Amino acid sequence: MPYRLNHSRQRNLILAILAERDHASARDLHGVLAEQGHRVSLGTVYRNMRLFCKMGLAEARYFGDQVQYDYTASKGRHDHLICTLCGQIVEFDDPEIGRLRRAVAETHGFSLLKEKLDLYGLCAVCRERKGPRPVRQGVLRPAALT
Amino acid sequence: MPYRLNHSRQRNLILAILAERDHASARDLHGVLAEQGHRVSLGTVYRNMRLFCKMGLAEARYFGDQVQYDYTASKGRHDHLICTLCGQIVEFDDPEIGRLRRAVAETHGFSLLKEKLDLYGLCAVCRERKGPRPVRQGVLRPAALT
DNA sequence: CTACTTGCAAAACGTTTGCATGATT
DNA sequence: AATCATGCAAACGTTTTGCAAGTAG
Repeated sequence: MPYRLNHSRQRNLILAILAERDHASARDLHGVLAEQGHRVSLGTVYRNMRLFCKMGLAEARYFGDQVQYDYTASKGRHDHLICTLCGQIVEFDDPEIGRLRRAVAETHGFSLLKEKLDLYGLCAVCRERKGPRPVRQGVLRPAALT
Repeated sequence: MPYRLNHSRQRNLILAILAERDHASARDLHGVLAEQGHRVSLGTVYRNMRLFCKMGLAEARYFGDQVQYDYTASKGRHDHLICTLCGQIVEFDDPEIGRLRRAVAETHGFSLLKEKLDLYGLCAVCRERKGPRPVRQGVLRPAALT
């Protein structure tokens, strides 16, 4: 069942925003589109993101309790450092950690398919202020970290 | 606001199962309770799990796309190796990985609050069989890994 | 007696889906 | 013309919540 992926106004818009923002939930995308005056239904956002993931353009990840799509088209594998206050996400890749992970998997007889390392904490800015300076809220439900 | 945590039939039952099973979703817990002939409402399970998490007895984690509670009362911090076919979960702790993680966080000016490393793959048994031998299904939605 | 718990059913939330319509090739 | 994409609203599964009744301390 060969599948032909067409172009479409909404599809291009979504990709453009994704490329800029790097990480975004379906709601985020839908919101940005709305702000820009583009009407794209939420369902379409979800459908397209699922397609993009299937094609390797993006990856779905659970940050806290909501799915965020990570635009991977131009990036290699990497992990995340997430500020629990402002929601900032920093990507990093430590080859040494990667090696150790593979070793652990092997030790336990697993063949690795996917790895996910998320570090949660306070970024320098938020810690400095000692108070919340939420840039983007709702990243984590209370239950997720408490 | 000091909070007094009481004993209750349902609360003890949930804890007992959790201690045995180590990892379980709210639904799992509710199901096991039902099998044992104990009527505990799903809402109560959720409410209690939230409390347990808040008290450090358990931890909520997203395995694939569903929340599983990890009973941590008697365990130190650890990571997970998850078989995407049978759902088996192996816990491990590699101090070296832990050290490197802390180093990465520091490099980026983050103060670490919580770390989460999940490795997904095929366990030895499932790989051997080269076919699914699902012990517990529905662990991952197609979208989660594809 | 007061504070904490429960069951129940309703509501909220994020995500998926069916279907008729519209766009792309 | 055939296939693919969209909007909309309904459907779904999971988690939360309001409330009245019950239980522990």
